[in-house]
Amino acid sequence: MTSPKIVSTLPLFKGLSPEARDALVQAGRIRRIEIDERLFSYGDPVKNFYVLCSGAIKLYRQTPNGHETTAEVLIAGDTIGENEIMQSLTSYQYSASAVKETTLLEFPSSWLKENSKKHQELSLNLLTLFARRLNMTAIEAEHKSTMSAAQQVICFLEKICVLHDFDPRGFELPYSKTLIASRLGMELETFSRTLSRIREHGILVKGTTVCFQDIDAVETFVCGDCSVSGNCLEHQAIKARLKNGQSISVA
Amino acid sequence: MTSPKIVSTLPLFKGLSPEARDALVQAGRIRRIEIDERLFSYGDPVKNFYVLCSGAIKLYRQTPNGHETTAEVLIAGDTIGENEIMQSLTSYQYSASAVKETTLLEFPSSWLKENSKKHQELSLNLLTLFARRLNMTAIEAEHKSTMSAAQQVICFLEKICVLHDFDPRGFELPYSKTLIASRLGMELETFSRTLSRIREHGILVKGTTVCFQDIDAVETFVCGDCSVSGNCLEHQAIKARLKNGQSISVA
DNA sequence: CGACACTTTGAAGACGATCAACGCCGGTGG
DNA sequence: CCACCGGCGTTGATCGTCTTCAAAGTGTCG
Repeated sequence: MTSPKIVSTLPLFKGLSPEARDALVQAGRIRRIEIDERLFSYGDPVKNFYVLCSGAIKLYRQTPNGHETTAEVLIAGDTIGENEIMQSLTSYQYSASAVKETTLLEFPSSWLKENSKKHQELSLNLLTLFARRLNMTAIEAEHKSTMSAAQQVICFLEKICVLHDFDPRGFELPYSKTLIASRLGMELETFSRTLSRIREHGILVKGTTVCFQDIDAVETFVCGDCSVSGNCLEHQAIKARLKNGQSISVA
Repeated sequence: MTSPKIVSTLPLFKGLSPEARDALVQAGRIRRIEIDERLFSYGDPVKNFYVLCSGAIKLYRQTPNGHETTAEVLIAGDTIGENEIMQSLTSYQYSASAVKETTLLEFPSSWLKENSKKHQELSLNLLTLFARRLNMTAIEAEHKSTMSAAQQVICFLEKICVLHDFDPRGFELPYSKTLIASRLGMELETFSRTLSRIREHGILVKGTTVCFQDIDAVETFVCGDCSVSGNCLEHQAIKARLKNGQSISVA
């Protein structure tokens, strides 16, 4: 079986020769998951490491009081389980379910541990990946304290747009509003109301269609309460795309 | 000059022979910082990697609107700059100031990058460290969405208590309330009011003295809204200490 | 003693959560 | 073909919590 084409573009394997990469990927098997199917549950023993090839997986947890919160929605190219494995944890820290029909590469967890010892490049790539993710998580946490719901929603829409390489002048939300609200840590009602109210700040949302109409209005509304102004990659990317009549993708 | 004793206990150097470790540490110089002195500012070029030997450093940022938020307060054993260096960022993502008189080891940033390539153990230790930190950050972010201010404050007090190895039956806050409030992403007034109100939930705070009086009351108040109940190490640790009449430290 | 930083307390206001009702749509079954 | 249902989203009203603004209290240090 030939490996999915996505592996050649994965940052995880950057710096490895195509041969070494293929040899590594050999150890994995392709797995397909239906929508709403669960990959594993919170507390399950950590058996595998996954690389997402297509579709989307949500990571979530629930509190004893019944509240469910979505930590992240992963898409093609993202990986699952590396965190637990690298910490030598024995159980998964989240539940994982498919949000769409999904294919992924499945490796035994020992595979990751051993090969990150064997291949210098792999462990350095992991390190970069963790560092970047840590940064993003920290920034989002900060936003939860310093930004209003509307500002957070806008940030998220920008992120979605860039991550999926959508056209900022009009695109469809890739997930249900319920899921997005949960991902943002707010109630569906709040999210819904917010979507209509950000029209005044340059973003038009109608149904599941989003359209960045006035990026300058967005900027004045959001950036005053964001401490990473110069570095908010997503926002800059969208601005650039709108200026250049679209479609310069971000590194 | 002999290396500070703390380096022998650093998780960062775990698995390295004492000789290799000492050789590595040779490249660093000891630096002392006065209270309120700034180590670097947001946006400064990333010149150094630091290991904290004593004291405390706060990492913070401010929004264009003037709001300042503290991302973390680092203490002995913590490290600074690894995140930027491992992402090959050229400027610091936070400002860093001393909260107490502080000593640290200063390395050129290239030192970390090169040695994490040279020493397998070092990069694996970094990987573990990042993974763990990512987890903690994610959990705190989740708490910001699912927990009330009171619950968050309690979690933080527990964390402080365990991290500094204080006696849960009575200890002094190691930082000013202003700093802690900022670290928790809430207003000083909210924090102050909250401290008096958590008395009803088993924690007595008077001035800067904190005392865990009824850990079961704390548990019923907090754990219903925490999704990591089984894994909330700090809480378990405090419970254990109170049960065993104090002083079993956590791994 | 007075200045200043830090903290507490009070009152008002804003914002998001919660509860409840309704609209919309696709699917199922009679 | 229509009736009914259930999932999803919207809208309205109310409530609690946190922020904000203001003022006063506490402590330390010259």
